[in-house]
Amino acid sequence: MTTATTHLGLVGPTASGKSALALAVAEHFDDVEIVSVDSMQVYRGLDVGTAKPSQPERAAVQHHMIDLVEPTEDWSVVRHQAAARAAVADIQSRGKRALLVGGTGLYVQAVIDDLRFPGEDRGVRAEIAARAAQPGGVPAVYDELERLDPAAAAKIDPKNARRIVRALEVIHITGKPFSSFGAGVGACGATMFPVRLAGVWLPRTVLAQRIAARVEAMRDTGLVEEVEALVRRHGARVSRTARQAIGYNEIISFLEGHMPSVDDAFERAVRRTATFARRQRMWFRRDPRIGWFGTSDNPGAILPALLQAWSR
RNA sequence: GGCCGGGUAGCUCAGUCGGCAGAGCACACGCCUGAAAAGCGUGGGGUCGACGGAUCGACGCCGUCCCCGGCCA
Repeated sequence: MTTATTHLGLVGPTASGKSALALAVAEHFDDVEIVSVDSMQVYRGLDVGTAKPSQPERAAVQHHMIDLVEPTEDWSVVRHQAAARAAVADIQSRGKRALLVGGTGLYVQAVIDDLRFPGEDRGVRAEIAARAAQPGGVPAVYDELERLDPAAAAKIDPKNARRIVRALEVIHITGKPFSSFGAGVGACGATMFPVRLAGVWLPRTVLAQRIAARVEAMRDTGLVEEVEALVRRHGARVSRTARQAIGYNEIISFLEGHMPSVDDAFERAVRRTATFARRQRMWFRRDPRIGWFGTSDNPGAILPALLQAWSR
């Protein structure tokens, strides 16, 4: 029996400098490989707007979970969970440590926590969603959920149609209450494997400036051209999940004539990034397992503390 | 100078017949098990351009003035 490897995790809001820090960490230690826990970097061709590590960076440090599928495919938390855990196992089998890096909170927890997703049936879901979409449909399906699974209903907002529909879908396909599939994502208990979690914390004003600067830099680096190429190649077949990507969504809207100008598209992308960062902050903040590393300046300033915390 | 339209939350704008000031976005706080860069909840915010008038009561009606836009001269 070999000693259990303690893996690493670096989380935080978008534009907080996670990727650069992770790269520096991996270059400093010779036993660390990076596992991206990002719902958008899995798509080939979504490079600039997802702030994907460059080819030289990926040559210098082994990266996993990047460029896995075409943008015409739907990705999901379940696919990410399976593939990322396999990557961690692979890294461990070679005697190395995985450094999980990402801002997709649900995905991070799906990888490290014992989250079990009870299956899906798109047909059943579509049928329930259609009922919910009718006038007065949302209260109706919520009533149904209250009857079938009061515990789940108590945790789901009566107006959140998507989560009500999903809970009913699970009940219908498994015959068991949705609430019977685990304590929920706020449990934050023992992880599936030993992992040390660190979070990058920046003052909001600093983060807001970094977000604005980064989106502007993406524009200069050719984000519009990348989206044009994406649309030229795949058009309407860009998947539901891929087309949600911030920046891509707005520029596609512009190219389709639903947005008056590129400036509007970028302005909206900055705003949406900021609200996304706020939700990320909320998500990670509740997790007591994360040790926070803060600075009011360049995130690179926390590198020494990280290296010290993660040396072995 | 004349005519017309407008001035209401940080922004864009609703506001019916005169009866406690509204929405979306933004902001703040928060939720989260197969779309999660998704979805959703709560909250703080107002000299309704200014002054005067009629009215029990005005964002609304009347008068004067200021500002913005358009057309005419």
